[in-house]
Amino acid sequence: MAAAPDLLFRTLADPTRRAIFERLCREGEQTVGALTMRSGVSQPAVSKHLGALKQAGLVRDRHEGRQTHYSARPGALNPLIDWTSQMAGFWQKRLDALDDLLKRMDQ
Amino acid sequence: MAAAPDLLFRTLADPTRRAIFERLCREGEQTVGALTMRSGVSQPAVSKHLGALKQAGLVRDRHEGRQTHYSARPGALNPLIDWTSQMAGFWQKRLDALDDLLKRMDQ
DNA sequence: TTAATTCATAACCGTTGAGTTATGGATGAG
DNA sequence: CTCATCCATAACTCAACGGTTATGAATTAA
Repeated sequence: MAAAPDLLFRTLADPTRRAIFERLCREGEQTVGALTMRSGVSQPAVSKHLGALKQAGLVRDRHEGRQTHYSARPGALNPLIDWTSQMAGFWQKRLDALDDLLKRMDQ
Repeated sequence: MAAAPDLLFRTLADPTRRAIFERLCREGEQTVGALTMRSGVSQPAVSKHLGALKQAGLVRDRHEGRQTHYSARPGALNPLIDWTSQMAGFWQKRLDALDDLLKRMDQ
């Protein structure tokens, strides 16, 4: 089994964490403090979520003085896109096979 | 926040469950017994996973005698595709805005 | 230097969830 | 009818995880 989709799915499964990632995608780079503001959870919780996102390769961090700026890395979503395409592909393949069979029976 | 991606991410986050879904995509309809065979877990565990997949709309079941056949419903992956596209879209949008800004500064 | 701010880590707690065994209902076989 | 098979549900256990408060390291301000 592919390891990349696994970590991505696990990381994005949590709503709070996914919301943080979404904000970074929508609005670009943010400090931990800014993210904590409207996250609904405490600052340590946000830091832990950011750590998880970073480990999954979904965000990068940039230190500037005593602030840490986080930004999304959308390229990290590629394994997810690949996985879904593959699943859809399998489906289509089997549909085509069925189509072939029906056509052959039709003759 | 959209509720559809949430359930999908949560449901697909578990490796065992995702493996079952993958098998159904690859090989088409399967009985619970057949799925249990190579799943590595007990039959009740498989039944629970199938229940979760069904509740997420990822599979459908068809009763035939004392067997239950499950099959994947790849259309259920659409919200996931939409979500990833949206995230990538936000990213692209901000890139474009930056591009515009640079072009205007260039004059 | 002292005080305040920003973030990360540690330690802990409660909940969630994936796994198990046990069991029962429904269907098919003999 | 009786027995075996297939699946789902119940009840339980245990680990993982998301949240909290407490604390400390690093940086900026006074």
